Amino acid sequence: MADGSASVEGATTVAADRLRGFIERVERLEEEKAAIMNDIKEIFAEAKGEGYDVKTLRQVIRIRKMDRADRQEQEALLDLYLAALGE
Amino acid sequence: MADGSASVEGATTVAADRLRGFIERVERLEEEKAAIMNDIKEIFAEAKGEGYDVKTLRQVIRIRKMDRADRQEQEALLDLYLAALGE
Amino acid sequence: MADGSASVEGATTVAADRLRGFIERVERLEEEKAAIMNDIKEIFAEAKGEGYDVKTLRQVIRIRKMDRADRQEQEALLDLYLAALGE
Amino acid sequence: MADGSASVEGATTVAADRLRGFIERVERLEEEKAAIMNDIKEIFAEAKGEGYDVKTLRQVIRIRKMDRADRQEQEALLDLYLAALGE
DNA sequence: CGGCGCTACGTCCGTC
DNA sequence: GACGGACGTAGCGCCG
Repeated sequence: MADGSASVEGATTVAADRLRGFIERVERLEEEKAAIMNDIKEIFAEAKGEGYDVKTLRQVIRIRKMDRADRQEQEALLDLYLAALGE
Repeated sequence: MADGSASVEGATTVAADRLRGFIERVERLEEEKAAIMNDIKEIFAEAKGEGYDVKTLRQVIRIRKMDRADRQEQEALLDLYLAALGE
Repeated sequence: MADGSASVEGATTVAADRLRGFIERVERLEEEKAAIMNDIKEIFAEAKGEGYDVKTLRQVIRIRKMDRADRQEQEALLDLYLAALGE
Repeated sequence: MADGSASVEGATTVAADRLRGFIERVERLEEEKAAIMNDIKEIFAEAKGEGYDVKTLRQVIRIRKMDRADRQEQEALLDLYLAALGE
């Protein structure tokens, strides 16, 4: 390979390595994600141990999230209207 | 079959007919659903033809829907709290 | 306004009514759609209650749908060929 | 309150703070989770940009995960046997 | 084991 | 016309 050309096997190896790279990066991130999900579970368990109702906690969190989403939507809508008036 | 018993083939046929029934009922409903989705698309096209911005229309509808959902969630949460207090 | 022209406010009102009309028509259709989806759910629940596997039923329906789509493509292709042959 | 006892309001405040703590910890973790999910999306987008089929990549990852789970089960079983044999 | 909530997939729309 | 982004729907796993 002194001529700098890649053999077919070389190209295949490179592609395989590339593929492996993508997959392993994703798998690593999924591990992190799983760890975080586990942390969340533990917090709920802790709260439950202090007498809080987990279902209600989840609902509160969901509503706060929806409120944030609503607010963002409202702002996006406002932007749309403003843009429409500015034309 | 004067004794009223069903042959094995008969039972299989019945089951197959039942299966076919479920599937065709669902397929019929999915056709109706597709027709409705098409109607919706046409309304948006009509609105667009009159100069309305479809994206904004969709956003308005989504927000109204989220508001309704939020309200329902809020009520569900209230019920939870009331139930918690009633224990 | 004896000339029949609408005031600016009138025009705005008309536009708002028109807008409201579009939105409510869409919302009405989405309700119908939701009702149909609910009907479908109930059929699957009924089937499940008789021992059928819902996931498999869904697969069957999906496959039949794809077959139908394929068939339509075939027919479209046939039409194309026939048209190319001068009918 | 020189005696160190908490007033009813104090207790309520403490509980509210505790509640707020749980909720904010979860919300923080959910943000991290969302960030990681976004990273994963980006990797898939990158792979797609190089011609890989994302759906297939996901399948590969899922299969590897199942294999890992199987292997862990095997190891757990092995441990069980070894323990049964008195180490 | 049944329901519920979350994730992932397919589809549609706007963009370049 | 392909691309990416957003939405709605379907599948899956956890919790009760």
